Amino acid sequence: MPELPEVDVVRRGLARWVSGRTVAEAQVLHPRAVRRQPAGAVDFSARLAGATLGEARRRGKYLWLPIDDGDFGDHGGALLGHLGMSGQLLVQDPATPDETHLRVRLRFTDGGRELRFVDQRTFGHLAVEPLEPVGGEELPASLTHIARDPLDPRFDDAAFLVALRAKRTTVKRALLDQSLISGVGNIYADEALWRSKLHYDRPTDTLTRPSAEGLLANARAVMTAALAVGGTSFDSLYVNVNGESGYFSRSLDAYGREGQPCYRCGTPIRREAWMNRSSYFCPRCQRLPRPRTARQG
DNA sequence: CAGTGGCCCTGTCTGC
DNA sequence: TGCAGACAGGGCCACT
Repeated sequence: MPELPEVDVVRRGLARWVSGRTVAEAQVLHPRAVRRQPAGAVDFSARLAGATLGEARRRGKYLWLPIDDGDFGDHGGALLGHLGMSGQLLVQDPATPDETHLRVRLRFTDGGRELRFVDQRTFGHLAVEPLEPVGGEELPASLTHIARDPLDPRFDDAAFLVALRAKRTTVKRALLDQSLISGVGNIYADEALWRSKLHYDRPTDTLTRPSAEGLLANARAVMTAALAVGGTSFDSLYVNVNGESGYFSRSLDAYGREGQPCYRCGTPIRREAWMNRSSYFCPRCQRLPRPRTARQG
């Protein structure tokens, strides 16, 4: 379940082990892994064969490597990936036996280590897409609606705060809205809300400016701390050490702590069903203001 | 147009 | 022991 910090660890791994190499062959072992490729798996493989992979980039939880594909015109193309819930990108010796859930294999012309996309639940995917100029940089075509993440130096705090408070939705939905802010998943949303003492169903238009500012600061702090931990655990050939990167050994304040005491007040953390998933929160620290008296926040 | 909710997947775990 | 159901959840997409 990689969240943004984990994805950035993967990006660094790709930059170290894969950027600059030329693809000899791209094997698709499961069609679902390339389901976003408009012209299908054969097209995916054809576009990668012979392509040299450029600098590893990331936006939110998406990763991409530019490629020198003349078919895509002036801006070129990119190999785009999303790990979903269970995706891993592994750099493996070609002699290593195939992983059970190996979906895509990239062999390189230098005969060195392969890049393998392994994904048990197949929520992740790879695709080759054209790059498009957006806001002074080039993004894969399907990412143009994805907002910057709060760790991006060019993330616009003021614009985010205005947009957040103008929305007619609830605060956790807004945190997970990738067109508003990217890279915040279910876990970090719950963590940021706990730090901010905000209930997940709090209407965004009842947030005071200070509470909205605090929420953004807390989301950024949670992710920065996680990135620091993930970054230090990465020093092997495993581009993604998903599931073994200290993800669950990391100290979480709310997520996954149902029934355990809140670190602030001791009240048992509660889990509630929310949008076909779960929300963890402290029922005492994170209360909903009474309807129609929301100004008192 | 903005907001809402269903759905895609499969391995693991729990309860009857 | 076996089976059914809950659960994990990011993002797409149909619908209101």
